[in-house]
Amino acid sequence: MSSHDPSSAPAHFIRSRIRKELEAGQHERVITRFPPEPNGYLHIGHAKSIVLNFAMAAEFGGYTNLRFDDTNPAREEQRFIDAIRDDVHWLGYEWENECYASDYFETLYGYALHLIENGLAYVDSQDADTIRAQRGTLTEPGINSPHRERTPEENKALFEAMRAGAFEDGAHVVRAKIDMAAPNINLRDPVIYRIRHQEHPRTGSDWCIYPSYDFAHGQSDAIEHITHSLCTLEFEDHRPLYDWLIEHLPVPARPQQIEFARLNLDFAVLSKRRLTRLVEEGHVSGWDDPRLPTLAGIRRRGFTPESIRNFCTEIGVTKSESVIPFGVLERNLRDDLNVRAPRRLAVLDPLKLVLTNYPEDESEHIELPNHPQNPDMGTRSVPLSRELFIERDDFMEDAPKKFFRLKPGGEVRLRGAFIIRCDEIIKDETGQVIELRCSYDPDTRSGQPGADRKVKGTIHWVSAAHAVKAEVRLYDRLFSVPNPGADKERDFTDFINPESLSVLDNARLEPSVAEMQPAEFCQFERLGYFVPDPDGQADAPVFNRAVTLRDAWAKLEKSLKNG
RNA sequence: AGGGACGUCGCCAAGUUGGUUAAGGCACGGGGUUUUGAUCCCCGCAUUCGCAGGUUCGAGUCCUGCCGUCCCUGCCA
Repeated sequence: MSSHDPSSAPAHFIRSRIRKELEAGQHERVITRFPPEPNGYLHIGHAKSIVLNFAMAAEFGGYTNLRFDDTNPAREEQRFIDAIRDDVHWLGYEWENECYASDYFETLYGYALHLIENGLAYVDSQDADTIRAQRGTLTEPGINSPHRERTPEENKALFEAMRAGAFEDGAHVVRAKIDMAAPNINLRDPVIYRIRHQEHPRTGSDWCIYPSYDFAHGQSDAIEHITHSLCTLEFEDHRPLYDWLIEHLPVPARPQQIEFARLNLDFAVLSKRRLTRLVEEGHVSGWDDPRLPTLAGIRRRGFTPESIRNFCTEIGVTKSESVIPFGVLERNLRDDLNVRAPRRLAVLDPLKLVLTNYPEDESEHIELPNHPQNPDMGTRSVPLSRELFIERDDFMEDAPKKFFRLKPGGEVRLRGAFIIRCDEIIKDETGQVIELRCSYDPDTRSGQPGADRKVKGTIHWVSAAHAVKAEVRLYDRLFSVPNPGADKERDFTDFINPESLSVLDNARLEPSVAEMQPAEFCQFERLGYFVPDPDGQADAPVFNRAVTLRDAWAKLEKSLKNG
């Protein structure tokens, strides 16, 4: 596992840029921050940012702060703060300081006053529509506000009155005085303070004016002595403003903003707005629905933090926008779990199978390895008796040539046990196969001289009398199209995959699986990787399939069908 | 007067100041091992870097022009 070894970490432009700066003596160490707004849950796209920020700081001798960008109390909630803290911890990171933009409200207020006193900001008393109209368009310059030339004294008095609560929401704003004709619209006298009579999750009713993102973010970076403020591409246009403010304010440090491309995943939505809608409109069961790309969701689904960190490292960091196939995420989970997950036997869709030459009232215990390649993971004991369940899919009455599993008269190996032959098929009145009567070959038991006899297929099984009944939930992509947000005519919820969740309530597990605890994982052999779901009870376990195994047969079957 | 960015294999992505054979991963195809059609192991997979010109002994790397894609007109972040 070399992914955490910096020397083998993939080169990317931020890493090489920092390396150069360090060599040039511009910094001694790198201090970064992860700055979520607590208005929703973190998703896999945030993981990319978290991994980047923590990796750069750790690699270059510094640390990372967790900073909540809580400048808009209309949208932010304590429960989101709590969830975000849990998610970052779960991903495996410890932040140096837990900060809040709201910790700096007093300082930020002072900075705004500083601009006002120096004639670099003014109070505008026009309404939002008027300000918008005066901003101009993409191709035309804006025009100056009639209040642009208010004196510092006037502005100061007004700003103090704003803070004191003398005005209603929207009556005044503070604007930086930059350039209404700037080609970059962010420089056309951006709003830096607005009135919001709104309870704040942390500062309560201490304030009725709140700084805007642009005014709070860079200054918070400076206060925390952040060296590199890493953010996504859409903030590129804000950098001139970021720099302007740092330059004109008596801040204690000069952080630099560097932008990189956000993560896009196909067959998923990764915007907070859309995720919030899925949750609030009930398309999913909650923020931790296992079909969601939220950290809470994929955690419940069974993804490991290691697999997500590896994924984030593997996809790289660039400025070009890209879409990563969902399968890449899944493969990272497989790669992680293949090495670590103990193997178990479980049957999702049971078909009864009777071993006609096995004694009726007997049973035995077979010692099976927990991992085929790693003997250190030990063994466990699995009961075997005359009546078994096998996977319904593992039997086919009219099987194509390439079907290596059970068919009438055919032979197959029962995993870890012996070779059986299918002698008889029993059907119900509707023609549905309800039971297979087979005979086993005692010579082919593991350890016996005939054990190395080759048969094409090996299938999994479970002893009917000993198996534990369970519910198993299988997941598929939440959307049936690669880019659900791309259609301008149709809402993205129109593309929700109706088969994204399937519940199997009659699965049978080998007894040892019943003891699994939350956050444990295993492989159900030949089926995929599974974790217990918190919905399960001691007497009614529920399992989630995190990801299937690679399935060459499914691929073959598909190409057979398509000719 | 719009501004900012990005375009290297099906998907990601390296390509140090131009130096000669365009990393790597994934996907895909072929072969081997295998009591998971899993894993693992081999082998193959861009005469070409959005396009067109130019500079140069030499260009993915420099210059010019063009084309395509994304972002920006919240008192959101």
